[in-house]
Amino acid sequence: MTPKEKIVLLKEVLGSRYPNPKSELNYENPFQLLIATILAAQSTDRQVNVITRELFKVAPDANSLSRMELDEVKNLVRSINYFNNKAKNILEVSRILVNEYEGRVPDRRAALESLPGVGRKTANVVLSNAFRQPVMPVDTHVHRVSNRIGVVKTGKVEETETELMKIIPEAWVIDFHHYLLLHGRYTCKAKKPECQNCPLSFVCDYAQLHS
DNA sequence: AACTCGGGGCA
DNA sequence: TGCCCAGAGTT
Repeated sequence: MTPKEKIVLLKEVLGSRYPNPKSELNYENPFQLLIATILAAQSTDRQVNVITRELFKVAPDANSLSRMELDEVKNLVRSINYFNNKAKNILEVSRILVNEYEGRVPDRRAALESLPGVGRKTANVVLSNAFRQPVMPVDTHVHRVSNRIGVVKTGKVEETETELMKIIPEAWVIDFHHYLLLHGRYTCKAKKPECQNCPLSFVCDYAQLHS
């Protein structure tokens, strides 16, 4: 089975396993998507959802967040990983957006990655989700799952990103990010992958090797 | 390439 | 208790 054929199968199988892949982290508002994604680094979606629900009541846009005190922001995000750094980062981000981008989220990679706390993955989430640009966000889950199944054979995440974009239709990028992410988180885990519960094991290079 | 950051969920 | 996590930044 070719990588492209596996992609078609993945969409079908994981699509039914993880219905409604559009998680609560996907906000219609680009600002809220950006902030939520910064907060999400090395944290769980549930942690982030609890925090953003309260945070965006107080600060739904860049202008309102930029006027908050650091201690106030810290208190709102205190239950998340690296909350000291992240509070500082999202406050700084909001002030940069207000001062340099008229309060809006930029739609260019260089501008996004220059923001504190925004790396390549977060930038790609914003570009693909909010601005519909054809870029694939690749984190450790997407990287690991893609390689185990055998849709790519790459050593570095950057390679995975470009290789996946060659075989995934642009319109599928956002859904695939969530499919591979959720599958990596809950089934195709780094340490103890549950191949016996995996609906893809029959086409998976890793499962064939470890069964 | 290796290290730091570091709260909270879960076994 | 110990292990590990929807990355990014620094050295």
